[in-house]
Formats: sequence, C-alpha cells, structure tokens
Amino acid sequence: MEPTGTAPRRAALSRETALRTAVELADEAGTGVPSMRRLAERLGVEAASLYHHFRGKDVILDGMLDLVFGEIELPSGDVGWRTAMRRRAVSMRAALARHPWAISLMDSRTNPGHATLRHHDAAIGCLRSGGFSIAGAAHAFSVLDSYIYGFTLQELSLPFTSSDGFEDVAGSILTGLPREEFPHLTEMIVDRALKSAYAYTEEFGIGLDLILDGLQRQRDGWR
Amino acid sequence: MEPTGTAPRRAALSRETALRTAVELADEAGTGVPSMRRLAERLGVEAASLYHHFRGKDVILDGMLDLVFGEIELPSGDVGWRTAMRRRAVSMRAALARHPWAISLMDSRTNPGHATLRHHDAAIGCLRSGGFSIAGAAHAFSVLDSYIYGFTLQELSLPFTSSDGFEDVAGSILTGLPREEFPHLTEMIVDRALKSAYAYTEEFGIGLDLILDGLQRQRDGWR
DNA sequence: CCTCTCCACCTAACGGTGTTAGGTGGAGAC
DNA sequence: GTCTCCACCTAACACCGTTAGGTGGAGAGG
Repeated sequence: MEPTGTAPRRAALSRETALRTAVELADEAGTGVPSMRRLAERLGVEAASLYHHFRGKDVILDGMLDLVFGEIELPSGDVGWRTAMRRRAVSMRAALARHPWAISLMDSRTNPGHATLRHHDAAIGCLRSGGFSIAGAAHAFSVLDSYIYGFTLQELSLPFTSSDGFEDVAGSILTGLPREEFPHLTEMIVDRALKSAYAYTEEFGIGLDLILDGLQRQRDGWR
Repeated sequence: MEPTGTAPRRAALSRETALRTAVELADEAGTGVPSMRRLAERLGVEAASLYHHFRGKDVILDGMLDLVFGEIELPSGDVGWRTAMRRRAVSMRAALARHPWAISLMDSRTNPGHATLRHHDAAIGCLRSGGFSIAGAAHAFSVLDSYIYGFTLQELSLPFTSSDGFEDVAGSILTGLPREEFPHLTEMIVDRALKSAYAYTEEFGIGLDLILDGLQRQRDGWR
C-alpha cells in the first residue's frame, strides 16, 4: 500500500531506456527526432532532468543512431562474402527505412557508437576473409555503403510511402510540368507509372547486384 | 545629395538576390543554413519582411537547393554517354562538396525546382540517346545518383576536411579503440593512414568506374 | 529513532528559432 | 495635393536547447 496516495516511486531512468524511448518517439509518424521537452514528458520527467544523464542532445542523437545500427544483421561467415554482403545491405536498407529520421542524422553525427563499430568491423572482416585485399575491402565497403545510404536517402525523400498511390502522385507531378521542356523526364514518369511495376525494393536489388558483380570481377585485381 | 542624411533608398529585395545571399551565408564556414533573422540582417531587413517574398522557410530551402543543382554541369551530347555521365557525376560531387549543407537538406525537400528538373531531364536524355531503354535509363540513373549522394554524405560526415590531417585523426580514433575487439577495423585504419594515399577523390572515381563498367555491360540487357 | 548526506529531480530563466498580426511611411498614380 | 498601395516595420507567440540553483526523499550512520 502506498502511504499517502503518492504515485509509486518511478525507478530512476537509465540512459538505456531513455534512448529506446527516444527512438520509439521518433518513429511515431511524421514527428521526427523529439525535442528534449517531448522526450522528457514521455519519460514522466522535466526536460532539464535529462541533462543529468546526457551531456547534451548530441549525445542522445549519437545513441539513437547506434541503436539503429544495432538492428542491422551482421554478415555471417557461413555463406560466401557476396551473399553475406547482400544480406547486410538489404537489412541495412530495411533498418534505415524503419527509422526514416536516422539517415538525416548521419551527416551530423561523427562519434560512432559500439554497435556501429562492431558492424563496420564485421563487414570489413567478411570482405577480408572473402579474399579482398585491404585496399580492395576499403573500395568495396565504400561503394556499397555509399549506394545504400544514397538509395535510402532518395527513397525517403519521395512524396509517397508505399507502392500504392504512385500513379496518383505521378499524375499530380505531371500536372503543371512543362512536358515539351522536359521530354525525357515526362517519358520516364509516364512509363514507370503505367507499368506500376516500379517497386523500390526491386530497384534497390538491381543496383546492388550490379555493384556486387563489379566487385566480384575486380576482387583479385585490387592489390 | 541625400536630403537629410538618410541612407540611399535600397532597391526592393528580390527572391533571386535573397536566395543567392542565403547560399552565400550558408557557405560561410561552419554556420550551415542561416536563420531567418540572420538572412534578414545580411539583407539589411527585418526577419518578418522575408515573409512578403517567401511563404515560409521551406520555400527558401527549396530555392537554395535548386541554386546548387544549377551549378552542376549538364551532360553534353558531344561525347559518349559514359564520358558525359562521368563528368556529370564529378561535377555533382564537387557542387555538393562546395555547399556541404545541401546534402542535409535533400531528405527534407520534396519540391524540385526548375534547375533540378532540367538537370534530371538532361541526364535521362543523355542515357536514352546513349542506347538505354526507358527501364535501363531508370536503373542507371538510380544507381548513379544513389552512389553520388551516398558517397558525398559519408565524405562530409568525416571529422576532417582535406587530405592533410588524416594521419592525426586516424591516430586519435585508434586511441581508445579496443583493437582486439575490432581487429579488421583497426587493420584498415592503420593501413589507409600509413599509406597516406587515401585521397577521397580517387576513391570516388574507383566506385564510379565500377558502376559505369556495370552499366556498360548491362545496357543492352535491360528491355 | 533521529540526523546527515547525497543526488535525481524540479522551477525558472536565458537567448535563440520560425511565424503571425497589425501598424507605418514613403513612392507613384490620379 | 491627395489617395492608394505595399514593402517594410514593431511586437508578440510558442517552441527550442541549455544552465543555475533549489528541493525533497531515500539510504547511511549513529
């Protein structure tokens, strides 16, 4: 029994739960990264209290990003490097799509967390034991991650979320677009929209496989 | 002569000059995209006055991004598609590196401006007349731009700006990094740092050529 | 049981942000 | 000379990240 109707004493909040709540809050539709006051409110606390656990908001953002990296499937050694790297890429795109705010954080965060480091180490290790030289692994890592980040960045800045509704959006884009001035753009929008087969997942795979093909071919050429 | 020491009447500010000033202000070291008050101050005006020319800050950001796209070299028809697309890619990376704030805007802007549309149209047109089918051009455009955006994104989130200083940074990263936990990461940092040949421009070209090779090979396979 | 210590939390405030409502003054039109 | 118009202004709103300093209750020591 509580003596005087006071609420049961909340357990002191930990960095761990605060970060998980921050990610959860950021995922809720449209809002993006929460403000300190919003995060505090959800935690049942005032904004200033957060500064007893984090030196500043930057530290929270670093932690949130590291949680996202922790969700990415590490490349396993059981399969070949190509299969492992392909799975990693697909898992990474999925994680970044699940947390659309993460990609916009990437260009401001510069202190990788533990999960991020482990992820990078595993990927490089996978390439090395797949026969890549150090330089080759660096090249492979650079192309692959650039592609994954860039693809996700473009994908998330599209005005629609799923494959349905693409035709409508394509139509509204075409309305007001001077067709004679941008003939190729018009042609492509019309073609892609009509076929309705423009699934972004498929598109991601096409570019990914093209790059993996190139890596396979170059592998032994990189000393 | 001015009658009563009043400053000569400033010409009414135009969208054009306001946007150019905004870009100029954003480029000045470190500051990033200027606030409405800062932009207004530079224009010799109060913040609220900007709302007589722009519906909101979003419109300004759209305009700034379009100015950056306007700086990108359009692919010319005189050379082959491969050369033209390579030049475009290099020019695009240069523009994004010149305006580091632009890449962070890309994921929030969804209304492409006139220069952006012209750029996209020219790129697709170049691929089409280079023998790519509509689907093929879509695939090629997707891989290339994803790579360019992603590479620039990674490049700009590095803690150093030019090639000098890389060794120092690598050293300070290694300090405090548990080497036995991340052996491959350590190995790569050491190797790249010691060789000191890790120019990012070169790295960009390696991935770019790998992708262009793949496109050349696939070109006629995409129907 | 009383008291002391400590620290997780609070209140209050700072200067900054984008944005809006409504007022003002000077140039150009008649 | 007067009127109109509109580019600019002042003032204020709610929100942001952050800091200084106070408060209250749990746990330790006696």
